[in-house]
Amino acid sequence: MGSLQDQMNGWVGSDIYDKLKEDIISLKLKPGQMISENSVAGEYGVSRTPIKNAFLRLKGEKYIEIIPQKGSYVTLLDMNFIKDIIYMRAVLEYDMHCSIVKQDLTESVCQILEENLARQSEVIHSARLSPTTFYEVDSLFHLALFKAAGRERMWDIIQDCQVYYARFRLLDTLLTQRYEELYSEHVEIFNALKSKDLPKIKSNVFDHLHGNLKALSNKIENEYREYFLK
Amino acid sequence: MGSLQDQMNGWVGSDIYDKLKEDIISLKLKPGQMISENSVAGEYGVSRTPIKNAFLRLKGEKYIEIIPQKGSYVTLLDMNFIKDIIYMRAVLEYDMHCSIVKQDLTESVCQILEENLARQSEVIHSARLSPTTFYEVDSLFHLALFKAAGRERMWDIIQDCQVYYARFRLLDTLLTQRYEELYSEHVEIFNALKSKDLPKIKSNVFDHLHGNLKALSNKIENEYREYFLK
DNA sequence: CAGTGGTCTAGACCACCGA
DNA sequence: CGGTGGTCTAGACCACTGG
Repeated sequence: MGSLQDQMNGWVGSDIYDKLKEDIISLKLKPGQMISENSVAGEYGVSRTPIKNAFLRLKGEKYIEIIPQKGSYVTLLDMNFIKDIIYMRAVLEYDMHCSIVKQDLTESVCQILEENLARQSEVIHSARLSPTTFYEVDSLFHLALFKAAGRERMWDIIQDCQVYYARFRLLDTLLTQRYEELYSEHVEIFNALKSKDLPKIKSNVFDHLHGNLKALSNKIENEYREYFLK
Repeated sequence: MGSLQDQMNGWVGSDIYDKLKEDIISLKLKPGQMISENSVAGEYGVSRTPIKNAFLRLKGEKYIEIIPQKGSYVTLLDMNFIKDIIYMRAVLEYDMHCSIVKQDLTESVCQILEENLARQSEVIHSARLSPTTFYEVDSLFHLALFKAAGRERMWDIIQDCQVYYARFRLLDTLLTQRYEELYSEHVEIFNALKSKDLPKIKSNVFDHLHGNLKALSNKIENEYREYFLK
């Protein structure tokens, strides 16, 4: 079962990036913990260049914070940012639904959403279920809504600001494993959209995006307090 | 008058980054034009490393596009992105106004906005009027609205997305100098907010943010067509 | 003071692209 | 095929941080 990397120690930069990211998401590297370029370079037996590369990517995605001449640290999650991003997404996503309702839900969009829901269900019940795999299908569902409103570029833009939130989402799915609930919330949103019930869509969208917050709040207040800022 | 760099050819990475960015903004490097790492490295007499660094920064700010194994190119302005960002801002800003109206416009917020409007008027009529100085006061006006709604972090997030929009804004301020119009639109928004007239706020906000688009559309259709995508 | 990241050199080999 | 960017090495010196 050993991969080429295991056998030959043939680490390349993107492997190291993947490994570090995985260790951060899975909390093997704890928020607040320091990681230095030199020590990681030593561990993997490579020069500083590929490590620097990996660190810059992780920094761009807010997984680590690099403080010049001091050190690099796994970032703490910032609840204030997370709340505002979630709210922002809810406002924009609700607006997309309004647009879709105004211009009628086309057959092709309906089909895309239905196929995506089927894939979500499939992923949930498959062996390769993981926070990452579900996250991908989940994202495609929301992207489809922006596309349906003719605003697919807005999704790209949101993705760029999502960096803090993406980390939160992965931690959330890892801890709460609310796949079934998320799936049924998606189904509810889709049904509300089909029936053009805007007030219901609004409450569904806001509940859906704020759901993770509620599901996590207990754990945050207790065992995961140390991973959050303030 | 020669700087140290001129005399000693002591270019460092950030100088090169600044120079390239300036050349792109001032259209010395034309949108669509190719620039290669090796040729730039040769021009400045440095190795590829600092050039690569500068290129990655420019890529992050959407000034250039790097196509692997092919080349790096000055980006064309993408009208679709610009429109979606403007729309996104309008949706979010209108939502902020709704929040403010719901929770009542406090005396302190009112005062901040009034003071800001006074400063806008002052800046417009002062000797130091420039796109940059007006942009700063303008930004503070919009930031104040987000703060009033308790969502100041959302403004930070939006600022992050503005990379797509920065090139457009620079071209815009260069070509249209609509300071007076912008100021009076701000006053109108403030008055509508005070009278809690949501429909009026909505139309004002959308008109205000789409104003630049209209003001520029003629020039885009004609002499600047070549700088835009599609 | 030792350790950190910031920066840079002067090479190297690779995969891919287009003429 | 030559040119491009992708990646990496094995050094180097710097400025800054904190004990």
